[in-house]
This record gives sequence, C-alpha cells and structure tokens, in this order.
Amino acid sequence: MNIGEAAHASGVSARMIRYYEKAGLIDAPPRTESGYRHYREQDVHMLRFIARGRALGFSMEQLRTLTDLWRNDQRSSADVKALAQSHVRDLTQRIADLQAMVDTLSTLARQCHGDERPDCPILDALESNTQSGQK
Amino acid sequence: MNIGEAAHASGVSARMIRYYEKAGLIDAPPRTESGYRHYREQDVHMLRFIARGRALGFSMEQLRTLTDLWRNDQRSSADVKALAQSHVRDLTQRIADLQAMVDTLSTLARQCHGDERPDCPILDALESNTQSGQK
DNA sequence: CTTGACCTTGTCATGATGTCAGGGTTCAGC
DNA sequence: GCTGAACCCTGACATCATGACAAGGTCAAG
Repeated sequence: MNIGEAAHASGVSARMIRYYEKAGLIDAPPRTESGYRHYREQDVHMLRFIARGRALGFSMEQLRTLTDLWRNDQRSSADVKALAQSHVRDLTQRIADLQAMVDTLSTLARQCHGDERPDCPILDALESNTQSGQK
Repeated sequence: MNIGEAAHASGVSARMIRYYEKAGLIDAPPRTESGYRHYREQDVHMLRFIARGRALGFSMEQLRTLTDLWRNDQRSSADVKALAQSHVRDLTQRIADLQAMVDTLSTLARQCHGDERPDCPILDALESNTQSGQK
C-alpha cells in the first residue's frame, strides 16, 4: 500500500504521515526500489491510533509515550491512566482560563449598549482595568 | 523613554513591542540619531491596552480592529460589542471541544483499573473506537 | 509513448513568543 | 578620556502541527 492509500485508509494526510515518521512517532516503512514508502494494514492501524489520540488533544510528545505503551505488552495500565489523568488536568485548566475570559467579556458586553454611540465599557475596561488578566 | 523602560512600564516585552510595530499594530515611534526608539506615556497606554486584549484571548488580528476602534472617536459601540460577542462565541466553542475531550477521557480513565496489569480501556478505545473524535 | 495521477524531497507560511548572536550606544565611575 | 556594564539594534532560529506549493521522478492505463 502506498502512502496515499494509507492516508485515505487512516484519515491521516500523507503530509502528516511523513511528518510522524521524521518525528519518530512511527517507524520508517520499507521502500520500493524507486523510493516509494510501503505500508501494511498494521501501519494503518497505528495511524488511526495516533489520529484518535490527536482528536483527544494529546500532544505529539504524549502520543510518543502512548504509542510506546501501546506496543509494550509489559506496560502497566497505571501508566496509561496517569497520562490520561494528567492530560485531563491540563485540559481542565485551559477550560478554566477560557471560561474566565468568557465571563469577563460577557459581563462587559452586557453592559455595552451597542448602538451608534462611541462610548463603550469594553474599550474602557481594556484601557484602564487592571484586573481580569488571567491566562 | 527607551524601549526597555516602555516594556517595563507596560508589561509587554521589548521583543513583542518591536513585533507589534512590524505587524502594524502600533505606529513606529521616532528614533534618536543612533536609531533608538523613543516612546511617550501615550504609547505605553496603548501597549497596556493591547496586553489586556491579549489576556482576554483576542488575536492580533482582532486587536488590530480593536485598536482602530479605540482610536476612532466616530466608532459605534455596536461594532465593539459585536467583536466581543463573536470572540465569546469562538471561546465557547473551544471550551465545548475541550470539555468533550475531558468527558471522553475521564470516562475511560474511570474504567481503567490502573494497576500493574497491561490491559487498559483507554488504549482499547484509541485502538478501535471510532466515536469521540470531535475537534 | 503519452498523459495524468501519484510519489519524492524541500521550502515557506501560519501565531505569538523566547532566545541567542553579533555589533553599536550610552552612561557612570575611575 | 577610558573602560565596563547595561542598554539598544537587527536578524535568525525554535516552538507545534499543519497546509500549500514547487520541481522532479514513477507508474499504470490508454
């Protein structure tokens, strides 16, 4: 199977398959005489694994660890669980940061009359307010 | 006031002040004979405005619009409000995406016994599950 | 044998920021 | 007046994951 077919079958673009290979996330596949990469079903399986991990917001660094665990029959599920829980904590923090922005902005927008007049509490807050700087 | 002092007074790094200048977010300040940038209080004010906007998650593109509105005495507050509300919608969508990841991962982690055994529903889901792919 | 679809590598771009390098400037203390 | 420290200048490279593009080789169907 060439890279285009593997891309189609896995949902990972050919561009990203090559990138994952260079990044050491997947093994370099054998090549034909003319240099074409050759993939097996098993490789497509791995690519789908990676795609699902990315869809769950894992970084490539985390995916590197996850794929290692996946391949390792001696892994302990505790390691996988710890990684997932750590990721959940990261995501939760990011959500809290974003939510704080939403709260601040929503409050300000509610106070803005939103007509043709120029005065606006949103701009006023950006101009002088010193709170509300989370992140 | 040199760039270092302006950076300190505004909380924006000298590096980013130059970047904002090149990006057209702020005007290029006058220079001394030897090429040093010279800033006034008013410029620091603008930099703080930008810093607060960034802390609220506005992109530089959005900041460009916001600073234009800020400087424009003929603005209508409706324009500012619309931008803020649009940004709130973006943030809310990102929160929903992240929350969906958290939900999926939390559920999987809860099902994982997390001990020294290798079998793990988290890896199983990444391997074969076809749902849970938001983003 | 031609054509079109595919493959190869490489580069540029994104967005916002840090860091480093190599070189000029300014000022304070001696 | 000289020296060193602290500042300033520009430019380049790195981040993270991805898309887009370019120039050239390969393959298969007609």
